[in-house]
Amino acid sequence: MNTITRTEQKQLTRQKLIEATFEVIAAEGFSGVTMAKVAQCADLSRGIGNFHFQTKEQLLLETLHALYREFENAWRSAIANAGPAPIDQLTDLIKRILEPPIADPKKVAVWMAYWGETPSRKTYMELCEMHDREWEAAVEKILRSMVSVDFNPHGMKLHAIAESLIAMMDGFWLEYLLAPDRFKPQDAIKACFAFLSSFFPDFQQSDKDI
Amino acid sequence: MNTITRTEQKQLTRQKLIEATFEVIAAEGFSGVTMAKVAQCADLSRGIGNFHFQTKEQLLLETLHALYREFENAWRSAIANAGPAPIDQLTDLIKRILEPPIADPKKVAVWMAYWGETPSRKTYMELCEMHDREWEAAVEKILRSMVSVDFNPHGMKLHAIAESLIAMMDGFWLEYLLAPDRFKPQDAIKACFAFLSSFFPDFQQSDKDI
Amino acid sequence: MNTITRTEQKQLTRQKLIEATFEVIAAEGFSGVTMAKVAQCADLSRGIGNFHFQTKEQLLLETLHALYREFENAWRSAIANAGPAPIDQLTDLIKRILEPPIADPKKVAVWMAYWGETPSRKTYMELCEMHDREWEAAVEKILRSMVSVDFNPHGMKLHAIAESLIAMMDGFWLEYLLAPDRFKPQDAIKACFAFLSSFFPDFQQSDKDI
Amino acid sequence: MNTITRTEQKQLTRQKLIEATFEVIAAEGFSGVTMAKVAQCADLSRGIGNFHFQTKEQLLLETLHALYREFENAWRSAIANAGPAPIDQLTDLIKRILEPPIADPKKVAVWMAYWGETPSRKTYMELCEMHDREWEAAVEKILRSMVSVDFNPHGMKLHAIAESLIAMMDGFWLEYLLAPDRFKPQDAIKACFAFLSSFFPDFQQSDKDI
DNA sequence: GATGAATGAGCCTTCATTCAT
DNA sequence: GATGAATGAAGGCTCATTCAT
Repeated sequence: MNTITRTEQKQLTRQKLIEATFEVIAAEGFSGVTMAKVAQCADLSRGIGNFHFQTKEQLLLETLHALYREFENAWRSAIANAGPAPIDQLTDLIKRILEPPIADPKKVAVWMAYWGETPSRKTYMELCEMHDREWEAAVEKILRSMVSVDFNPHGMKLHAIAESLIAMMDGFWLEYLLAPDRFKPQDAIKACFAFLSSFFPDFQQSDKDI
Repeated sequence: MNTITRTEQKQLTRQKLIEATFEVIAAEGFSGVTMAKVAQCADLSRGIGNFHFQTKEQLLLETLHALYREFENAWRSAIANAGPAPIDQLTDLIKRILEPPIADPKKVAVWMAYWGETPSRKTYMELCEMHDREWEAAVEKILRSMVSVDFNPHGMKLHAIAESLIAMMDGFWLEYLLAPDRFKPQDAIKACFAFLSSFFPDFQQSDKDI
Repeated sequence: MNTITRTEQKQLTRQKLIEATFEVIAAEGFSGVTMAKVAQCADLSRGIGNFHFQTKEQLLLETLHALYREFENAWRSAIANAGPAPIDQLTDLIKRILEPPIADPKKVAVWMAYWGETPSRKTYMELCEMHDREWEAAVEKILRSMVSVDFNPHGMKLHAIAESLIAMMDGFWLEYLLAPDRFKPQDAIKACFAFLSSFFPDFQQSDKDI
Repeated sequence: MNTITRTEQKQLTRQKLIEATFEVIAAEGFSGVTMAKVAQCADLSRGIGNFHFQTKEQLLLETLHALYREFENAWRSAIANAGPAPIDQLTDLIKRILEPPIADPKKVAVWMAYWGETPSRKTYMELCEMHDREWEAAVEKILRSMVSVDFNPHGMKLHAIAESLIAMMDGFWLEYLLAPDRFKPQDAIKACFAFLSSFFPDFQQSDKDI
């Protein structure tokens, strides 16, 4: 019991530091992150960050891990809770990705901050690729269950359609970030449906549901 | 004559520094930029960056300016050279944005690097918004010339469609960055056309042209 | 009985810490000593060093004490066990100092580490002077018993001869440290005898004994 | 001319930093060395040390280099200036090593500080071995020129005698450091001569000269 | 105009020390 | 007594910026 409390406390502190890192990135950008600021934001002392994560880089990496984990949980649960119909799964997935709390200004800002550093950091790149693969596979799997084998409208393979849908959602996040006042989740969702409707006629009808 | 040479020399050095900044960002990310690296990359002396741009921030800002200027030139010339038909203008615009040299791994990496810092820097935000406004207006203008006034398919206004198209193209850039091997300009262009075809029937046919 | 066990336990832990300090100095030099490394080397917990010795400085000082104590025991027992003849005492003393386990690479390294810090630390200096005085007095006492009062060969007083012998032995330790492969205890001992033989003819003969 | 001045200035600053490092080691020991203290001692700004030597370790290493260089110059010039007679060369050599400015409390303290760290630092060890090899060879060469080939008194080879003489001088330095008030250069020199006199009868006479 | 040595603020990191458990 | 998480001071190092040459 004594031991458990200590271990729990440690986990709690780590969690606080990761959340503080998130907040600092959101507020000051990637280049504005300082171990001191993180500690202060977490209401802890100077050395604690290095104590728990050894290096700043490690702390940043674990924060990115946490971000991906949350994102993955979101889409997995959206699919799991949407019922068996693929069209419902896809609909719910899109909504989940493009509405709060996933599409949230702070969160998107942090995503962007990491992505901006990704091409020049191997560790980020690898993490990113790993998660993207799973994410893309999940989307493609739903699409595949909606059509016959030799489906190829607009000369695009299913794979490319999935990629494009993902690109579109990422693009809306970016828009959310760079022009938050012009961005409306409803329109973003509609646009995704419109895109899909040119491949899958069923989506024509679902437009009203939004 | 002597004076002219001096002024030209000055401009040349400034240009070299901006290009070097671009290269360093592409190679090492935004957080990897130092005045020393930029100077070295430009094959110039240490203090030269501050000499010409006063501060690092100023150099970074002017580099972003140059980036936007190039981008704007690209889409303006695409529209200008496409002929009078809106559909041709839009087609060429999309191709211009999603093909080299505009959609280039290095260039996109630099865009991302700036965007990652944008939400936390007012100057970047303002610059970004200003350019985006013009860019969005140009796209919307073309779309508007293609349809009647009360156009409202999928419950989306023309404005939102333009935004969505832009978001889509930005999303493909992002994809280009994070998964360069899976990204194919052809598919990205097709996807944009597919998206537009669900609003503008004319695009159905243009699919073959790509 | 319980109390005794506790006290013993405490002594044991202190001893382990001192030994660990010794090991860490030998392995990483004086500047490489940290409380954490010492604790880890002793297979104990982080805070234990300060718990038993209050400060790092105190732990280092007590380790030096232990080192001197061991050294003193060595030469005292060498003298005590050598029989009554001064020449035998001196012979055994020299051998004891210049052969393992006293002349041991690790041990000498630790001596050097402390000596390197000695001139800038009053506490070490005092400890060092105190022990050296006794050590020098013991050597001088043996020498004195070997000669008549007005002994003054080479213009050197007995006192200076004792000092020189000690310096010589210290010098061999140093050599052991800086050129361990070239150092041979046998030669070092012979050299000491050669030095003494130029003051005390008796040593001429003892050369063969080594 | 302009360039020369700049280069000279740079060399001067480097020199000042090395001397300051020397002073700080002498005053506060190896573990008391701080880049800030060195800079302050040299009357320069904080970052200058790293600017010229990259790392603290590098600065310490170059300081050791300078120390060895000075030492080597001392014994080489002593030999060169002593005339052709080996006994004169050896005599002058010993005097040079055991008298100021070479045998100087500060300088010896710095030597000791480095030696204390030597066993745990490969770079120091290598530097040390390299110089020692030359130093020992020079001493041995003089000794060799004083005797016939099959010289082997006290069962010691010439090589071992040279080593022993060096060990003796090192030991006196150590004594100088740990018991400066008891150390007298005159006695140290006499002791060396006494040691040598037991191998080389010629040294018997030279005792008076000191 | 250009250079690069010098400055000094600020950051990451280490580490002795404390103290709640 | 022992543990190890937490603290906070201090050090090495980087880097934007300045300025004498």
